Amino acid sequence: MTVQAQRTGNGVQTNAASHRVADYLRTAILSGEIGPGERIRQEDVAERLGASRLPVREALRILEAEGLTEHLPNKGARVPWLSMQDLNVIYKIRERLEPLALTESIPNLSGTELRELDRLQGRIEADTGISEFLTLDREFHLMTYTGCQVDQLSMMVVRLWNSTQHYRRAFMNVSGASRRWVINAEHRLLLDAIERRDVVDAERHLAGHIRRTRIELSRHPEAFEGPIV
Amino acid sequence: MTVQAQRTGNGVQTNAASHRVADYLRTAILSGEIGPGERIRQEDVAERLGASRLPVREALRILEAEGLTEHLPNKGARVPWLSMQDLNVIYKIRERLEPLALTESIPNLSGTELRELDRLQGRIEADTGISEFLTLDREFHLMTYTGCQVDQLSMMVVRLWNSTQHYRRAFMNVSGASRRWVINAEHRLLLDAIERRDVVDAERHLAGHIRRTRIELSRHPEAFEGPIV
DNA sequence: CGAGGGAACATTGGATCCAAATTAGCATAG
DNA sequence: CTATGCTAATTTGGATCCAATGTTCCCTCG
Repeated sequence: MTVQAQRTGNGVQTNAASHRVADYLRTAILSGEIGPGERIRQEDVAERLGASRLPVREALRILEAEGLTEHLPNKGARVPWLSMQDLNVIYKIRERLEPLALTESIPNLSGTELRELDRLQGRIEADTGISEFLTLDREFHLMTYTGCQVDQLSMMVVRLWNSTQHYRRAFMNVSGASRRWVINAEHRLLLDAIERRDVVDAERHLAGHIRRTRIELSRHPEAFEGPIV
Repeated sequence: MTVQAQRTGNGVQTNAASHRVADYLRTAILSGEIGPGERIRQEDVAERLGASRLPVREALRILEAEGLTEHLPNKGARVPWLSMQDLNVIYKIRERLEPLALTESIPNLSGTELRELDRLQGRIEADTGISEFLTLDREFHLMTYTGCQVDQLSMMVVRLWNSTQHYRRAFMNVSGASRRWVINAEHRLLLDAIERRDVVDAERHLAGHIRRTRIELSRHPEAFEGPIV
């Protein structure tokens, strides 16, 4: 979790108010509390966090640059709807970027971290609710990138995950629980390659994992119905 | 140039002051006017643009999220130094992302755009100064991605280019003019594949082009000496 | 002469205030 | 009864003001 906390935002530094607000909003969006299409009123946020509107405005600019919100002049910020095509391309990006992150990470993973990964996968296989499954799955994948030293790369990966979070949830709701069997099997293959420190094999498994998820997702257009355009 | 202007920042919308300021600062950084390590005083910028400090602060948050500046609490913003390792990984990212952008772009490139690309490459081959060469080279590559419909992807590509801009300049200064021959040859191969709409071949040429540039760049550590740490 | 401390200055962080733009509601005309 | 135009309220955009933090320069003491 610390990994996420560190990397979700902008990297290393600062506890300035803007970033605290940004973290708050990010969490709210990722948890689904604020869904696509929903508007974000500056004063609401300011009031809830006991701050003035200024840090909120800065935070919104940050989230906008991260792609988590969109900004309409004089109309305010809101969480954008992604089209199926958008989603598809985001997964294609992940398909190329995450294997790289993994390759950069694997050599630096400690034995402790490998055991932790194994333990996490064990928890994923336990019979939990959808919500927890998604959380753990996310945690698992991001943890495989823990060894990646370059902030810029980790940041991009996390942001890609962030922008798809809402649709993962929607997708899991319509797709059957059988998906989880497939995912678990693929995770085990991936984990095995990581533990052998076989970067080529790990990359291949990961790319396949993401690709198959993307294809599966594109079969459920009802999962991300946008607004009535 | 319109392509850049549209995509350099955050995508489509808005001419709000924050974004105008962000554009100004971005240009200043990319042109080398503000170099790595240099500090950015809010009031200086505000005064120069005839605005108040508030839009400047928002702009700095945007640039921070883009990775163009770093922010130290109570100390202000500055352009960060990149280590050779950072640069290296950024090029590795480009090596994976840009071929994807190209693949997404090629089917949508019009005949006019293809001719424009050819014309651009012609200008690159003309005997110009280093500065203009870098500008044209950038314009050439970004133009090959014009057909890519997904903002998120184009944005990532442009941001990667942005963060390396200063070091490309420094590198070209130390590397001989002979580099340009190699680059031109590679561009021609790439262009040929694009005109044949052969995405596989185009991807291969592009990935190789970037990879070779990265390796060449890593041979010149003196090109990006950071601050005395 | 050098090191440490303190005061004045400079710069960033945050809050409040005012202006501009959009939205919603209401009244009126067709 | 519906549609259109006007007015009022809400909300964002921008500027100024004040507080907190950091920095610099000078003075004093060892």
